[in-house]
Amino acid sequence: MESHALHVFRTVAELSSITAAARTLRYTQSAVSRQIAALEAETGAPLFDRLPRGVALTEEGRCLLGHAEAVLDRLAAARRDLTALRDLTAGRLRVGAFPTAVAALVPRALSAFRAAHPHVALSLVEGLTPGLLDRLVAGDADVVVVSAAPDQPLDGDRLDLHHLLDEALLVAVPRTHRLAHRRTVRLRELADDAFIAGSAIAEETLLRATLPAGFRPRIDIVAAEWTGKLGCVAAGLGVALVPALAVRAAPPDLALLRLHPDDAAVRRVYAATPRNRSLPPAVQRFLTHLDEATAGLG
Amino acid sequence: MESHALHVFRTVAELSSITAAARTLRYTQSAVSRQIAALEAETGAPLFDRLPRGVALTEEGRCLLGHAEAVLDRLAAARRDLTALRDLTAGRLRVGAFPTAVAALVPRALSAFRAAHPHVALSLVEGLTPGLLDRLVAGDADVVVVSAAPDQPLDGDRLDLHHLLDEALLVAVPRTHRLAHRRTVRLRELADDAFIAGSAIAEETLLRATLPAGFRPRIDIVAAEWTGKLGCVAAGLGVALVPALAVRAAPPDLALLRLHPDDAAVRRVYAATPRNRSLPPAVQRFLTHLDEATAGLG
DNA sequence: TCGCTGTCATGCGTCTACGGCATGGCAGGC
DNA sequence: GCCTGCCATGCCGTAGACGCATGACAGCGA
Repeated sequence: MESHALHVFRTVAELSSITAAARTLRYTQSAVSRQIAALEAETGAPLFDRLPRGVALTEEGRCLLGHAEAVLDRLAAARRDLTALRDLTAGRLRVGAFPTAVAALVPRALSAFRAAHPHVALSLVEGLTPGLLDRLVAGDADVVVVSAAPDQPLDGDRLDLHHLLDEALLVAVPRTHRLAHRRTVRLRELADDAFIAGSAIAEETLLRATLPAGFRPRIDIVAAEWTGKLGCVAAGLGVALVPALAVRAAPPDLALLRLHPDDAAVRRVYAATPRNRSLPPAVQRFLTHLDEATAGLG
Repeated sequence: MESHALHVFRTVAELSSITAAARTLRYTQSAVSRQIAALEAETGAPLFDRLPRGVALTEEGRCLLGHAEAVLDRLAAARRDLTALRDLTAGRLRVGAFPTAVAALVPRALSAFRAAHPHVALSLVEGLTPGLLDRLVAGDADVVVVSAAPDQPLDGDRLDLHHLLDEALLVAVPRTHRLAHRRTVRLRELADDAFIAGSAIAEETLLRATLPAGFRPRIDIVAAEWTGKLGCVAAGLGVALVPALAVRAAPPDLALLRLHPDDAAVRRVYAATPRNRSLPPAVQRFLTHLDEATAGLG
């Protein structure tokens, strides 16, 4: 019961004629005649009565016709859905990203993606790199934007890493700070300063991942949000490490200092997809939007 | 998108392995591999990710799998329905019959048919021969039991006639009638008797169809039901023509007389089906039950 | 680190089977 | 009675599908 045979069968049934169906299908009459004969042999029942002018469905033929229509309709639906998936007029895209990336980079890419492909259902989950990677390999996300220190490479065995950018860490100090006029500073110059952390766990990750080993900052204050963190800095309560992605423009009452190249506090930012998996069209397209959003940040 | 390819695709998806699918499908690994490759070329999308151990569905593969399952299930349903139709475990049978046949012949056949094939939906319509034939050619009945006089053959161009029996007409007379002791009578001997008709239209048909031209019976009384008709005869109100099929046994207070062979009042009874149409299995089977019921009447 | 194993892909030969061409049979209509 | 239109079928060529064999690749264990 091949679908091709069912298509021929339906055409013959609609036109009540083997010859007419053959013309429509661009076949010869003999080919269609044999297709029908083969189908009748396969089903073991006569499907058409042969009339002097054309053919007419039998009881069994009517029975089969309903199923044939359903099958062919479903096949058409399958083709339609697959092309929709390829043309991004349907489907979904599940993105994961670490908090700093959600500040600007990922929303921009998502916005551009949605504008180009409004029918793709978008979802975004914010999380930390390890959890995001778990989601990815578990199949709960299609692509995740993660970060890692250069000397702590991500598990490349299970991932395909698409490098987006290297994110520098800045030091936020009050305008009144003794180093506020500097372009770059060394970490050791901040050894006596109090550090304001974001959240305990996130900052843990941030500090561990980016700062050279051996540097143990003094942490007095924990501020959950960037705004509060920068507010504390502006109030002169301490200094803070700020990922470059998190602050698009320096507030007027504090200064953002680069770290000296030797301290090289840098996070590498990647878009990660499952290793050796074919990328759905939505993911491929989103990666290009991520690249464009990255370029737009410079 | 042939259904065979979809079957292979589903098996591979279920087993997450081309090799395993090939084993279960009794193919070689290469054949299944190429089937999948051809399907991917046809859909224009990768359906599986090739893993070191087996394969895994892609986004597009999952999309197709749902449709493939639906298509294959529907094909199985089609096969099931067709075999049910052949095995008479489903379907319907629409019978038409003229009134006398509904008295005994057709109900017996229907009863036997239902006992043998309880899942076939039965319907029975009682009517006169012309109307029944209209139903048949219009496709509103599958088989009709009709009657005709020997010299008025039915329209054989549009019908296939399956001869069941020749039904003799009997003359019912009271026990006290002057001819009650006879085995056979001539019609002219009844020229002076009053005839009791069944219903005006049906009796018209009955008389016209069966009695020799030129014989014009005197009709005084019309009795709609056979019981009333025979009651009138028993009461001495007249005589009546009675189809042999209508009276299985003679009531004690009246006599049933055969007509002389020369008067040959006979109706030929047929099961009629559309000409040159293949008979659905239910109809074929019902014809044999009609034959058996006919034999059981003798 | 080096085979070993299990997986999928692919080149090659064969064979089936499907479609086209031609013809035949059959019924209806002028 | 011939002609026409329809479906069935024998014959034949070719394309496609299958099996066999081999290659490529990754993971695992000695």
